[in-house]
Amino acid sequence: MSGEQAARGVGSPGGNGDGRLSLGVAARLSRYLQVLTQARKMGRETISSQELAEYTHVNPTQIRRDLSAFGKFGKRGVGYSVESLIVEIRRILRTAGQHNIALLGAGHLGNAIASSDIFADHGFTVVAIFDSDPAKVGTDVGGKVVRHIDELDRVVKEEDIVVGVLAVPGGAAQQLADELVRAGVKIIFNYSDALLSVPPEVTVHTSSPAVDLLYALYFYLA
Amino acid sequence: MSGEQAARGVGSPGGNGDGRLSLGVAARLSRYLQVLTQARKMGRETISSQELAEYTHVNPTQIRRDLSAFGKFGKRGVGYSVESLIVEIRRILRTAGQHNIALLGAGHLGNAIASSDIFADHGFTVVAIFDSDPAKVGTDVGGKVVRHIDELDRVVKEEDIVVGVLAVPGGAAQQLADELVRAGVKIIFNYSDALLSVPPEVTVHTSSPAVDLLYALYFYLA
DNA sequence: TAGATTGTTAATCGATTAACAATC
DNA sequence: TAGATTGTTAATCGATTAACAATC
Repeated sequence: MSGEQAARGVGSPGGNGDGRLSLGVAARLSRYLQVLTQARKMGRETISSQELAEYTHVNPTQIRRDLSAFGKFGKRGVGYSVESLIVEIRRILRTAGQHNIALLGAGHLGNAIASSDIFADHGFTVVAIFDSDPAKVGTDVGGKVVRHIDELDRVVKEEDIVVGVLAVPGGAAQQLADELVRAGVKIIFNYSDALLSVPPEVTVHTSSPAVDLLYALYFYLA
Repeated sequence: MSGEQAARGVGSPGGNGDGRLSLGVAARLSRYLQVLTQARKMGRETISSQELAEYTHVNPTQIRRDLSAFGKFGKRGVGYSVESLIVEIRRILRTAGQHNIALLGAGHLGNAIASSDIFADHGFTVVAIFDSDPAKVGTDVGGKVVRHIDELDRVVKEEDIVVGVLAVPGGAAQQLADELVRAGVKIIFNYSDALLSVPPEVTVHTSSPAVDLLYALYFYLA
């Protein structure tokens, strides 16, 4: 759970990829992809709908149903090939390519993001890191040199960046969001606690671990 | 979107709090709470279902519907009081109290989590930070002294910790998850890229910013 | 073969939405 | 009052699930 999308679409009954996926289907396919990517890292070659269900908390019948709408990817009695299912889902989500992202903020969170491969595993490359603190500009973070915010507009255009990640304090977030929008970024990932105002064509996704935790806690306490 | 829960429940038709909330309702209420908390930080006193809808991407009619199932919290022509709606939703979610969490990993991510108030804003207190690196044990992270992993079991019991946050590399995650389970933690927040195996009574929530990003990207590309 | 797991159907249930009267 | 926004209804649509034949 987290802040999501406004788009809409039913998709043809067979869901063969020429129509838009429904919000629910796209969300679930993304979840399957997450688990499959982890499973691949751990050397797994096949996985059953039952196992996928345990890790995603989605009903196994629904998983088979979701997948079979796009083709017969599984082997009866065996399960799904992890590797080929990753390829299929990426194709269905049309996110098989590489996408460039800009990271704003070179503090602890920025460092953590730049150093991990959570984004790289899914085809996202952090091509630039920005900070407004002169002491940080020029330093190395996760193998990249930190640039000054003033370069944002130029770099976004040069590197064809469509996603901006805000790993900054709440007070600086709106102004930086404005600059990302001006530079042409269409998706903003907000790790700050600010409520961001953006034009309708831009999507903001606000990360909210504490809210996810509240949600999990509800079911533990109830 | 992210890995979620397995619990189930319909709740009485009026949803008056004596039954369990459905998964969807609990997830949406948590989202409203996130935005309300941000709005309060920015000094907002009231908010309309229309505004809540813009920030949460949930239909405004559904928001009014969700809330009116529990009482008449709004003022026609005005909207909802931010402050009192926060109180009401916390009551409905039964998460009004304080909850103690243990943070495992004192690297960049651990530092970022310990230093931010994303958890504190929602009633979660990081009461202990652990690391296995002797060089980190004893240092100060976000105002807390880092302890050695060996103390985990004792501290979890002493401090009544129900949530463990794994901010460690994938290779160390499963072993630490096992130790959290042994110590009695019921909810594990996993920031690593490992697939964790836990007993059925324990809930694992795996954070997946890249997957959320794929999901947002789908609607941008489609 | 025997066991396991997919692909698919059919039935049910909850989510979603538009519309509008009530009322602040 | 006039404008705005809630609370609520009714209709539709998609999600969910159990069950099982097909088949690896």
